[in-house]
Amino acid sequence: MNRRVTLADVAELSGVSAITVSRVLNQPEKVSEAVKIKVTAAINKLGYIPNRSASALASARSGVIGVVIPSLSNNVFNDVLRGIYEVTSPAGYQVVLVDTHYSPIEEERMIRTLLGQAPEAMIVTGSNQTEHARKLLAKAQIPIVQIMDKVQEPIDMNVGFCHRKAAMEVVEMLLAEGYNTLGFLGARMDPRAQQRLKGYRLAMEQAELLNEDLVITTPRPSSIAMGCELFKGLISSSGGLCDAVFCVNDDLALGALFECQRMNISVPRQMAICGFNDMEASALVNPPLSSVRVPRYEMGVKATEMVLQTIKGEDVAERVVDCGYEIKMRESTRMVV
Amino acid sequence: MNRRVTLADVAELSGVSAITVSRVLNQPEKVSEAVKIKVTAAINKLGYIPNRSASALASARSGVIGVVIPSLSNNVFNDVLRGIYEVTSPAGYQVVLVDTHYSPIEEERMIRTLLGQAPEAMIVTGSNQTEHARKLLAKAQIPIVQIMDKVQEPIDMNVGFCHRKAAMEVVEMLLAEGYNTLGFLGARMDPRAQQRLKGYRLAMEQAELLNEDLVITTPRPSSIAMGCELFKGLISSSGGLCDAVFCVNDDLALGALFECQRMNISVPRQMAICGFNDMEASALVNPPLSSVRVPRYEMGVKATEMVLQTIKGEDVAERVVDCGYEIKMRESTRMVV
DNA sequence: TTGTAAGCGTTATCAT
DNA sequence: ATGATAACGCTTACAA
Repeated sequence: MNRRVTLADVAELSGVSAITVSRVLNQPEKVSEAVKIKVTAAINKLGYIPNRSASALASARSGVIGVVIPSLSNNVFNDVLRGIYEVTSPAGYQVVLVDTHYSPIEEERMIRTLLGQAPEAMIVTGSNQTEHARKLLAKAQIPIVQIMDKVQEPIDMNVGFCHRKAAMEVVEMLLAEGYNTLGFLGARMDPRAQQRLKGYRLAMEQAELLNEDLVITTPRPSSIAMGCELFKGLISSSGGLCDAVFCVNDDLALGALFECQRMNISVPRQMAICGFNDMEASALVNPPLSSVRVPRYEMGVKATEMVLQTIKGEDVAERVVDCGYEIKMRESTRMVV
Repeated sequence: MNRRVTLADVAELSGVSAITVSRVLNQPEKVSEAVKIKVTAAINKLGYIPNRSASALASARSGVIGVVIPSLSNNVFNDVLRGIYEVTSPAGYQVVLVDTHYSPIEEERMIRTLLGQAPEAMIVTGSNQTEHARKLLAKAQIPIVQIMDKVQEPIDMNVGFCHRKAAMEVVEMLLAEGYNTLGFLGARMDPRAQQRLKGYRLAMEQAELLNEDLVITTPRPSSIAMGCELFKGLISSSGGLCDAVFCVNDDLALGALFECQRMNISVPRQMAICGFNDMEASALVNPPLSSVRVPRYEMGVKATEMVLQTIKGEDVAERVVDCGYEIKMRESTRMVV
């Protein structure tokens, strides 16, 4: 049988000890040039690939970073992931990714199995872990970054921004622009969506314009189609009085826009639309959709840099980073006089 | 220091041997009820989490499935990934995912590091691996599925469809609908895009309508914005004579559509547009975009089922699966008389 | 610069 | 049903 090639095989073929082969791979500066050449030749000849499990076990370093996201289908996390890989990949770390389907219970289970890989660090989304999951994470004694949200009491480190504040600011800008009957569309209603809704409510209340009939939400998954559906709900629930709508994300906003096009509602003349996340399509549809640009990729990069720094024993200057956001007001919310 | 809890700790606390604890976890049917209860209590009390590396080393089963995709930003792979997780997750397997950035050289490097995890199976995209990468994979002696493409000579198993044939069929349908001056927009031009272009060329040649001036491609990444740009290129390159355009994917098609809206080109009256992949937006824009529905999620599920079956030692009935596609003709390509 | 010996935490094998 | 012992493939600690 084609038994797997091990360090011992390479050692034997090159006439050195196993540890020397290991050094050639991991601390080449400690090995003489001559030996290095011999060993490298043997490695190539045999097609030796080091066994990570053995290495992890012996060195107590798994080379794994655990990443916990709520959804693989939500494109928002693509960009975060890209940022994470951008840093882990050159550093030689592997990512083990799990998807919790927005469920804290599943999340706890997945964190548990992830910890079985003895990850050297974890990047987790948000802060609504179960009490037990938080304990597990804390007990793991590894660097942990909570991303996306600005977290009240971080388990360890945090990179994110305040969704409530962002939403509030958007709504205030829309009101300042002259819209009054401003509806809200929300789907999935995960913690970040909840925060955005809270921001909407606060701003509307402050302006004494809050009308719960204009708040249309569903726990069902968010999608463009859902945006169409919720928008129709808003139209009927508001008796057609709405002059603007703030959507919890760009998918819903696109759905609302496409639905307006079908209903012959002119945007922004009859209906202003604002989204959240600033996905690529938003700036390119007609009219361009206002949205909130969120540094997703950068969050991934930053979070990963923070954990790698900690692993290396370096000090992380800012353990809580507010990465901010940028409100992009475009034609879809420009008051027409 | 808070040393990690091991099997031995649990064994000691529950007054049994380590192997018994291991059995409670992995083969509970072989352990008496009384011992099971004692051990479970100890596990919970200590918060014991099994070390996967040790387990992998001792059992020669890593519980890891390696997944190689060309791009994390391409939403097409989200759905495939979702399908993969749908199967691996309940089966207790972890996914280690790598992104090759569409580069066979990077791919070879990533496959090598992935193999270091001693994955029990691999799912890789397409067939343009380097010769060496193919050798590495073959030598690994694990089940391997190549997905997305229909592969000429599979390394092991294959789930995909023929992109050339799909494109050819689409173009034939468009010609049958009455369009003649049919352009092509392509970006990235990875192997699947190349196949689609080939299909376009074949169909156009067959109809004696091929005009290379109408083929606009770029090696740069695909995006909606790129669709806008390429479409403008087509308009100028064709002297405004095009009556239809087949885009290598839906991002480009959306870009073309949005650009038409801005240029006041009526779709489909003055310009028919057809995409590929049938992403969610395509059916919801105005007019709805024709596209080719591809069973991405299903491919992920199927490929994973095939490898898990093989791991279990079961026979896989069909080692090469053509998962097909479905051409969705919508209003964007409906000939108006 | 190189090597020896021990051990990482688990499971396979063989006993009892 | 339970346990003793020896791997698994690598790295750490120490020695030469």
